[in-house]
Amino acid sequence: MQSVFEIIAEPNRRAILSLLVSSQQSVGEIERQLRMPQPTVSKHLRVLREAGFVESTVDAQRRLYQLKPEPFQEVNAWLAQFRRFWSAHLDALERHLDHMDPSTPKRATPTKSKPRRRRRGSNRERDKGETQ
Amino acid sequence: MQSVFEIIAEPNRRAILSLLVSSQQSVGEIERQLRMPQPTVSKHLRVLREAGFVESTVDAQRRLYQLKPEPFQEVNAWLAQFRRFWSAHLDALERHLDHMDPSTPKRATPTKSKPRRRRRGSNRERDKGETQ
DNA sequence: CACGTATATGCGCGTTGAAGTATATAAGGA
DNA sequence: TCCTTATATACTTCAACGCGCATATACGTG
Repeated sequence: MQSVFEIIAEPNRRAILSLLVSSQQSVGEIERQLRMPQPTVSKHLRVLREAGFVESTVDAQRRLYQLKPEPFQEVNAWLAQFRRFWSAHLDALERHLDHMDPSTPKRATPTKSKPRRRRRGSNRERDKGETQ
Repeated sequence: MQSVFEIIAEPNRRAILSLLVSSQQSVGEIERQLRMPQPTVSKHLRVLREAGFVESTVDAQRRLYQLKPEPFQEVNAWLAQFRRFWSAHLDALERHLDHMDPSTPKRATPTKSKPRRRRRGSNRERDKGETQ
C-alpha cells in the first residue's frame, strides 16, 4: 500500500476520513457510527495513519484520531493537472454527479470561470489547493 | 471496479491519464511513451473508458483516446470536503509536494510521509461541500 | 490483583485485479 | 486475396487486500 490513491480507494477508509472531517473521534466512536467491527476500524486506521492521513493522540485507553492535511494536498496536486481540462465542462457535471458514490457530499453553487485552454507538452502545474 | 477511486488507484492508469492531458493519443502512442505492453494498455483503457475517464474515436485502424471530465469532477467533489481542512496548512504542503511524482509510470514514488508533529484543536464546523 | 473496557495485532480464507501470453478482430495496402 | 498494422479479448497464474475471528496489550477501577 504505497500511494495515497490506493489508500482512498477503500470505501470504509473514505467513510472514516469523512467522519473525521467534523472532529476527531475515538476508535469506538468510529466503530459505532459506521457500524464496522472494531478490528476492521483499527486496521483501516493503521493504514491511514501510516499513510499520513490521520494521527492519533492518546486519551487514557482511548486513541483519538484526527486528520492530517498532507495526503489530501497530494491528491489535490495530482488532480490539478486535470482541473484546467474539466473547467470547460461544468454543465455536464451537474448530470453526472447524481450517479456518484454515497460518501460524497452535495455541493452548493458551481462557479464557472477560468479560461479554457488546450496545450501540448508540459503538464507541470502547481496548484495551491484553491478551487473556487 | 466500481468507484472512481479504485480506477485511479492503479499507477499505470494514472500515467495514461496524465499522458492524455496534453492531447489525445492512440493506443500505440501510449504504448510507446509509457513502455507498456499493448494488451496492458488496452485493458487499462477499457477500464478507464467504462468508468468514463476517457472516450475513444475511431481513426481508421486506430483508436484515439481522450479525457472526459466527469470522473475528475467527482474526485474533486469528494476532495472538497477536506479542502477547508487543509487550507490552513499550505506551508507544510510545499515541503511535502516535492516528494511526489507528477506523472508516475510503473512503480515509482512511494510517497511515504514521515511521522509528523502533533496538532491540537478540534475543528467543529459543518461541511459546506464546495466544488470548483 | 482481578476485571472490564478500549484498541491493536496475528492468522487463515476468499476475492479481486493486474500481468503475461496467445489469439481474435478489423482495417489498409500490395 | 494475402499480409501487415492496430487494437481488443480470453485464459491463466500470482499476489495483494479486506474481513472474520481469536487473542494480545494497555489502561482504569474496584
